[in-house]
Amino acid sequence: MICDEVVMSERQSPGGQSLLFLTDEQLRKGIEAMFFAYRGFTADPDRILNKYGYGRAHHRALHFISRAPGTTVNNLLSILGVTKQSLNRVLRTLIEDELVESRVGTRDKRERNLFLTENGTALEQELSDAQRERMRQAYREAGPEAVQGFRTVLEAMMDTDMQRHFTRMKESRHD
Amino acid sequence: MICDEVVMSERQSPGGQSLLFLTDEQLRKGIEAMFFAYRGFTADPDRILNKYGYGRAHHRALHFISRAPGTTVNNLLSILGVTKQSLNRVLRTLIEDELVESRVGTRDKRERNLFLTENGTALEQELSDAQRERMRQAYREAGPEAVQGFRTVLEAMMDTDMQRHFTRMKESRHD
DNA sequence: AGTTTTATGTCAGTGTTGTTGACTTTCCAA
DNA sequence: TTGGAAAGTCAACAACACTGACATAAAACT
Repeated sequence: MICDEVVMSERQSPGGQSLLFLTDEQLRKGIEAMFFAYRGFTADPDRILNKYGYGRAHHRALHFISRAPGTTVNNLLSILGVTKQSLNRVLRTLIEDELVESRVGTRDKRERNLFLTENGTALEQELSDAQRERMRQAYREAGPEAVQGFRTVLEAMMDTDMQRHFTRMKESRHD
Repeated sequence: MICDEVVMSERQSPGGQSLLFLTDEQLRKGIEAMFFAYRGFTADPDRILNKYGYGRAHHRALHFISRAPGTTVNNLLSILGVTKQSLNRVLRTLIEDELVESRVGTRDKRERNLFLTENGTALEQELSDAQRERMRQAYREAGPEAVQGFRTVLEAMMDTDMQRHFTRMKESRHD
């Protein structure tokens, strides 16, 4: 067992609230784990993207358009948390390369609704397959209780406004 | 409870091995959680670094020098996984600004041993305090079992060679 | 002793991705 | 009809990664 030295004191307070006592060392290990894991997490997609001459920003755009087809530029901006100039550069190449289609909004003609084309869907799949495989492998090694805990801690680590985005997408899922 | 919809089927195989059945949707949620959480994870240090005119690369250097005082440039390179030119640019400014001290190696005079100065230690503390506080808060919200699972999944998500670095540091801790 | 390899540092150029600021077009809504 | 929102563009800039070439000192090898 790899993690067996992470021993945390837990104490039951009178109110029934569970308290955690964490050493600096334990927290620093968590920080490093996050750093190394995120690198592993992006390594496979990065290799694929490089093959096609794209970067991580393209991946993010493809991912969230795939997740919410017809989403607007503004919505994408608030999810990705970048400036419109930064997003636009990425979006423009994706549209030029016919991976993304931008349709003028029906209700509000100022808006653009973004969709993946057939090629876009294919690339998104290739990227997603690689990343999901890494995630699946990690989940398998760690076991179901670990996965539950993993997700719980990650959600608590997000900024509050990002939790909102995360929650909103959860509600609109169809599985 | 935020995570209660993450329902995973678990089945006990004849050999006693536990199997996980994960939908694409569940894996994609994990991917997004990772993306949003990493942003939260780096948000606080980024603000502090910006204040002093440094970037994330400086933070990483300070962190790992702090963790392994006297480490060599080569060792830092293999941990950070960047080119020497990239690291050198960062290291040079840190040395110029007297946050890091570079001493010629005693055993092997080709090597440089890196240490934090008083000022370097102070900045590293400030960054670390912010990041640990975020981590502590997330751990508190999630509870002890979740923390255990979090660390387990993260380790499984790392590349194998990075697990080696991670493990080596674990063995040398003193708590 | 002479050669090779290793560790480090540097210069120059390039690419991705982010930023700010200024400006335009379109179009919804009060 | 006027104000503001959504989208897009141009220009300049910065952080941080990359490649490739080259220099120096010291260790290691033959």
